Amino acid sequence: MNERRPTIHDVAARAGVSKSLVSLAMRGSPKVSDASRAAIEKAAAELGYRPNATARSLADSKSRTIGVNMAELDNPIFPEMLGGAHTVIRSRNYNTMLVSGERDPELETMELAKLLEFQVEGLILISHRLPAETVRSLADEVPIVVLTLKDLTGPGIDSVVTDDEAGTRMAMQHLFDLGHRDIAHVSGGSLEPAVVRERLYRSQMQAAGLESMTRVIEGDLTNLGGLEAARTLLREGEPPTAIFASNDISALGVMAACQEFGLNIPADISIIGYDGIALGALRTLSLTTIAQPLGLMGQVAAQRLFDRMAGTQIDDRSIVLEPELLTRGTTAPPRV
Amino acid sequence: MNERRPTIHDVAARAGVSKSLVSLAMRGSPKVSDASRAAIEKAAAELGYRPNATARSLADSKSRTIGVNMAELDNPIFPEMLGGAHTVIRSRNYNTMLVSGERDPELETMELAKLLEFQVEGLILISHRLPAETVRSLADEVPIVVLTLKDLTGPGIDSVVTDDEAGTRMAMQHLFDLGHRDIAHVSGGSLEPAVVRERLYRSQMQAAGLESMTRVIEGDLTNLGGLEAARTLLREGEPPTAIFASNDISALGVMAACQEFGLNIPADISIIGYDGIALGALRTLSLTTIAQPLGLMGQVAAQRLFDRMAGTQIDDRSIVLEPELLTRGTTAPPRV
DNA sequence: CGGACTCCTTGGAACGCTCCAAAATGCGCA
DNA sequence: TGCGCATTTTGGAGCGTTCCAAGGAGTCCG
Repeated sequence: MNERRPTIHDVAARAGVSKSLVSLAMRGSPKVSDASRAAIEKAAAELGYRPNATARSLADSKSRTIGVNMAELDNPIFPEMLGGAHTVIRSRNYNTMLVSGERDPELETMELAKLLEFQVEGLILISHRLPAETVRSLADEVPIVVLTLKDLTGPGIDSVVTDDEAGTRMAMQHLFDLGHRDIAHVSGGSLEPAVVRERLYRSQMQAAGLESMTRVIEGDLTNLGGLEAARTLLREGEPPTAIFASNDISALGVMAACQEFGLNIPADISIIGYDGIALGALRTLSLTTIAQPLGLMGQVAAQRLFDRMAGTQIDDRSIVLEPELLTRGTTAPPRV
Repeated sequence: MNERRPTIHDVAARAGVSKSLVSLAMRGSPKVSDASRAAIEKAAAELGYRPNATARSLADSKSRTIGVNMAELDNPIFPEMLGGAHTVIRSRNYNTMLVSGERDPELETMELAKLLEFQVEGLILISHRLPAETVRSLADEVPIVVLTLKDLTGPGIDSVVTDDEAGTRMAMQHLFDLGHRDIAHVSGGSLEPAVVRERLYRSQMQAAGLESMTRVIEGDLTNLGGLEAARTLLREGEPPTAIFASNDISALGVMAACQEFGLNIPADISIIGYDGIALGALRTLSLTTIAQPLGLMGQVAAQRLFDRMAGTQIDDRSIVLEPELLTRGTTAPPRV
């Protein structure tokens, strides 16, 4: 459909100047005379000239591109973080190259390799399934910011997380304040944030003298996992008066299970999640939760990345943001 | 952190061959002798060589990159389509450059311009706010596939849509079959699919001799829009026995409004949405809907794009996929 | 009127790769 | 031994920019 695209040379010829001057003009250099600039702009417009970013990247060895890896699409927290990161990246006039390894570490490694071949100047790992070793070795080619995992550290690796300990305390405190004592936890497997949340659940129960009522059912941070876990729990016998789920998506599964068992939320049972997905705000769900500032986390991640790229010396490697309790419709005082 | 990256020359020097041979070897050409290949691979590994995709793009003028525009993040149908497209793009060994104009046509135009400067070989518009003129003019630089809008045509522009007429008929038929006659519609504004759905709602009502019961309340395809529309409707007086919402996200708002008014779903009122977002399958919601094959649409879009890029002659410009009724928990026969 | 500046402008050398025509090598066979 | 042919290998040109050192063109001033 299109012939050869016009290049800087074509513009130069048409404007009667040298290619170097066109190059300067295109980048808005102040040292181009008004007359030349006008001629060049006219010629460029007439030819429909578009600078070739590939050639530019090669010449000045800046790709103006950030690579973003997002392993999973089924938990909406990731797209929400992506949105935040994306905004910052665009505002810096950079581009976002998106990659996903479909849960397969090997594929993921290849995808990231492709990003590096494209000379991305930085990498944001929104979610990933990579062995720590792999990430560390990538990190000495390009700065990396990891979201939600702070255990993965090393030179060139930053992380952005929220304070899961504080968040879990807030969740438990909220339930305690409402008067709950019989509180169960649907856990989330072995990933760092889930582990922390489970640990804090246990210690908070203990601190409240409720060790004997501690009940943890294995979940896996998925909707179905939450559903199954809650079913198991409810089949066991006496339901708790409240359930703290390791994340929102699984909390929604827990809600479904409760409904199956004829329990009214929040009259018969309270449910609190963790994450603050936009979805939870839907009136139909109205899920009480500990909200992480998801979009902000993405933004902060991108900002930190740019700081690193600028070579700013930064000590603190892990940025910790504060979570917030969103009291909505799924929690209430227990039946008396 | 890193010194200059090794280039093809460094590898060549170390392996004792010419750069051209290294180039061939890196691309897996069969005309490289086993001995040379081994030496080159060894040298490359020792140096930690990574081909520079930017230089390659420039040299053979193929960027191996597809640009994807996704204007909105708050309706999950778009990420779902993105997932499908992304899979195909990756399987062809291409990369995805993601862009979003944040609902601002001007910004969006600039973002797309950047994509073209990066020499993307094709463009997928998952959702966009661009004037038709802009899209058409982009189309003569690069092939474009537009999702969900078939009114936007022109040389170089393909579209992937579902049969909204058939889908709406299925929705209405489902409600008729259950015995509903008093069916209201929460519409979705002036975008093509919403208009078609509203028109078919009207004609189906009329065909069923229910013209007098036709009620359309303005929505806008958002959750809040659905909520407000349904509130307006329910305040008016006698609620309908069923509501057909223009899309799932607004159907969820409609559900919330019904709950506010103390109506039981589906006992007191049936609700059917349109789109088939993954979310609707959550047990907590269990939304009956007309499902579009969202992931598949993304895949088909990408495939079509590659066909165009390959220069395959294709006549049919609009690919129409079939929607499907998913009967879940929000529809039931009306109270008698 | 010449020199020192300041402003603009320029051509050529990168950037790291692919492509291509041509050169080197190896091998079988007369 | 030499020739022809297939297989490998090679250097140079080119992709469209940017960068840089250096070259004009004015301008101001002594």
